[in-house]
Amino acid sequence: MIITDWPNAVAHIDADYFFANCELARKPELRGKPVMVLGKLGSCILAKTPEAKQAGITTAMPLWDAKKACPKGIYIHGDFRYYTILSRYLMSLLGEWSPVLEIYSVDEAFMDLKGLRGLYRMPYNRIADRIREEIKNRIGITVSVGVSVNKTLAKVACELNKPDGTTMVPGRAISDFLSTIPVGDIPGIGRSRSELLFKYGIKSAQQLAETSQNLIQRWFGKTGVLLWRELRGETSFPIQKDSPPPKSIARTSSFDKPHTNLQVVHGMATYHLERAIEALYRHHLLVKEFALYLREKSFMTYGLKHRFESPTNDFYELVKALSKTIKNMPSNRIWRSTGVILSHLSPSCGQQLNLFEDPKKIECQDELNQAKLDLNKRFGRTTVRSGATLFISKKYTINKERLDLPLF
DNA sequence: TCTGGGGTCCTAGGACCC
DNA sequence: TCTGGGGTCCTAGGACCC
Repeated sequence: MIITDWPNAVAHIDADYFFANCELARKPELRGKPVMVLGKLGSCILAKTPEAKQAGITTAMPLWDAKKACPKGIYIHGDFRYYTILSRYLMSLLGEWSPVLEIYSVDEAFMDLKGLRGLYRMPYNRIADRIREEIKNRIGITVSVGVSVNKTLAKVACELNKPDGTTMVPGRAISDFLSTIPVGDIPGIGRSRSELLFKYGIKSAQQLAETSQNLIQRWFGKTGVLLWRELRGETSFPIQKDSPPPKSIARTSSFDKPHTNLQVVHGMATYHLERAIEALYRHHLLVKEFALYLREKSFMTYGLKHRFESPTNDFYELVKALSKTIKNMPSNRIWRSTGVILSHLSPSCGQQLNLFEDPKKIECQDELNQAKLDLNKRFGRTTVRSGATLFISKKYTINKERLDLPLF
């Protein structure tokens, strides 16, 4: 266990009920009301204000249950482009406070505070408060901040005074702090690990921190030991400034209701493939393995795979792979969702050509793909698109705006 | 809590080789 | 024909996160 207060200083900044908070930022008249943001097809709750939480609403609750629990609630279809813009604004403001910032998710970041006391001439807790105030004033949303000696402890601390609060856990306070935290509240300890720990009578985070390393290794392997070290005040997970390129790209969604029409499955999967290719280009990546993702009404899930001979980002090659894969689908099933997953990704610069590929042809394909993406960026995602998506007719989609498709 | 749409990492075990 | 011991690579699936 460490004995000094600030061998390192890490802040975890977490936007409170982010999507719902974004809605309050542009519709202040909704403040104080139970506001909920819904997923793509309005099927479940993605975010809720404290007032909705009080009414018994939980995240991922299906819409019909939510309406029973909170009939007078305000239900809003998620506007994810808007949330992304606010997220970028939030991160850029945080970046002004410290150059060492890790963007952890759309609504969370870690910041290295070490050395900033001298720079700003104020203690860490004051810096945290100032950050919260600035975000509230300039973006109109509230965030909570936890400050401790590493990422895990800062993250756990952040949860304690939500919303709109600062929580400090200096080195000497770690033990007392952890004795008040249930093991299940530690990031990295989910349901199954909690259950195992409970069997051994380990209920608080402090008890876990005092368990022998050998036991931790046996129960949870390498990652468990890294986490255990963080609970003891050491640093296993340094702040990572630059986010690495993705290892897989998935684009999926549920249908408005389960159905059996293969052309619609094909159309939806093609639509998602086009979205996935956009991401592939954005990250300058090539894909070696394509999977058609399918989920039955019963939640039975399939990933039908196709391997490319050499990594590609070519639209037509991917569309062909999808068409081929569709033919291997189990028949006579009722489908609930579909999409695509691109994996085994590699950087597109310095692409290795195999002996049979014509560099000129690849160059032409690339220009064509790029032109398609540029047109769609300027005039809307579906300006140039695969004919297969024509099969997603109005009959199968309830909300045109959500899909962003010109439906007929 | 009968269930969105994304992701990551680790591990066990099979295939294959010398 | 039967049998070692050691190594690597790959994949499926579990557990976890927001």
